[in-house]
Amino acid sequence: MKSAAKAQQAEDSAETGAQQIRDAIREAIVERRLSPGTKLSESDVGNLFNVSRTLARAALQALSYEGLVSVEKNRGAFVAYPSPDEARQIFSARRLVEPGILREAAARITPDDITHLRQLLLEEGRLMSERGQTARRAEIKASGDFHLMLAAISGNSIMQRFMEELVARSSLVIALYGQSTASSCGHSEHGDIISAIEADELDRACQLMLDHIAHIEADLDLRERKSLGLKEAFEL
Amino acid sequence: MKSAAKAQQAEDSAETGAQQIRDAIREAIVERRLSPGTKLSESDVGNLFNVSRTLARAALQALSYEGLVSVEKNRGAFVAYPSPDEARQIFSARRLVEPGILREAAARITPDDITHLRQLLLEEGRLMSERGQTARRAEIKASGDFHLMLAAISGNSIMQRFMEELVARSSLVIALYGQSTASSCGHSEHGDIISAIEADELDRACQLMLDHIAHIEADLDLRERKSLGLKEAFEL
DNA sequence: GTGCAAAACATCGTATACAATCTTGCCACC
DNA sequence: GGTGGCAAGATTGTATACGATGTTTTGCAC
Repeated sequence: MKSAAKAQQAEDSAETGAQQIRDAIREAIVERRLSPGTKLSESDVGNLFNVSRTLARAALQALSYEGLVSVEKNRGAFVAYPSPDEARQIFSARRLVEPGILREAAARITPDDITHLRQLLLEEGRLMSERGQTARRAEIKASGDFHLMLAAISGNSIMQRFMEELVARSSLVIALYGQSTASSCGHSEHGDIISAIEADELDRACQLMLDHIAHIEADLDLRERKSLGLKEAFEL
Repeated sequence: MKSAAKAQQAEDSAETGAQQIRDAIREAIVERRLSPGTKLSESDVGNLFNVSRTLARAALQALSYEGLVSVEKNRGAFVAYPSPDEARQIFSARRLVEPGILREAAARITPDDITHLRQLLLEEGRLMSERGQTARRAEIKASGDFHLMLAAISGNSIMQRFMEELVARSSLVIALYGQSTASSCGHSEHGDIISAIEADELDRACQLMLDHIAHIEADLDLRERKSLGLKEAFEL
């Protein structure tokens, strides 16, 4: 991992407690160990990680800023439960930025990067064939990592962070509205995109990316769940 | 303000203290009352707003997440001092997303929205001709508001929030590296973009937007300031 | 006079404590 | 029996307190 990717991301290794908790919860959400709508009370989170409410609260507020949890005043924090409209906005945003990211990434990509991308795909394919919850979770993560790696290669850490947010929130949306069992994105499409980049067919790569995002979105059933009483589903 | 714009932004009016402080500081940064590098100690901020360090800290951490302040472990928070590289990334991100936002906005724009945009422009022009610090500050804000309003019209609250971040950070970059006295963006270019939208010449509008961003960037002198001793400039 | 070391200071990191607000369950009253 | 209100519990909002870490200053030795 010393290629054009990850040019940024220097920041001191010593994360300040709250950040560790934030990352842990985020990972749990992205890997769907935490379902949308589950309550994340400050005390519970604090007890779980053996820290005070202060840190738990800080972590939850950070996640709130990323759109992964929603904190309701005087009521508590919950794993975000994106509305169909929100879901559409998330994918609309991805359609908006990912082609651009792809173009920038293609301009700076190194053979090393391509190797790593293909490695990621291999891993992803391996996980897809495996059975079991843990493999499924790892697959979800790997599938998102493809998009994140492109963002990393683009060399723009701002867009990278934005993509991290979008991918994480996409995971929530798919957990909520996804229909097919093939939870994540179509694996082969990732490979096609890489090939198009390698072949320097940039326009085609962008189109493939748009199609790819459209395919993910097409698998969603974005009908409004009863807007009231949505959280009861978890408390029953 | 009841047009296609601001479809979102419902959230309870009762902001939770920390958010008020965050907004106040952000406004101060965007309007350049706070210079890059200025120290924002938790105690000082707390005293200033007559709240405890707890809230001050929360506000600073939120701003840190937006990239407007950088908190250094055990050292304190400072108004962000974007490096030339960061500055380039910010504008690169804007070139990446603003044409897309413009396209979406054009697709949903109402006559009402156009009226408001032109109103904004009028206000901006008026402020440009005025003298004085407060007018200058208002002008800076108005200039950014044009871009933000387009994002609002696009109806995508995620992109809107992202643009808010980018515009705010742009203000910091311009404060640091801007050369011409005409601090903000070229006023007339905003009008040209609106006209192009009205005329349904979408491609031209996008090109104008790209040119516009390029013009802002061209006014910057992105040479590395001595990385050490940057904060002394404010403490002397 | 210069350089290093140690202590004093300032600031952040985290925990705990109390107040405000919302929810829930119970009881009286209609 | 149902409904309204009131009180008890739970949870968040904010403040204060203490410990940890980094910075600066001071004092001593060379």
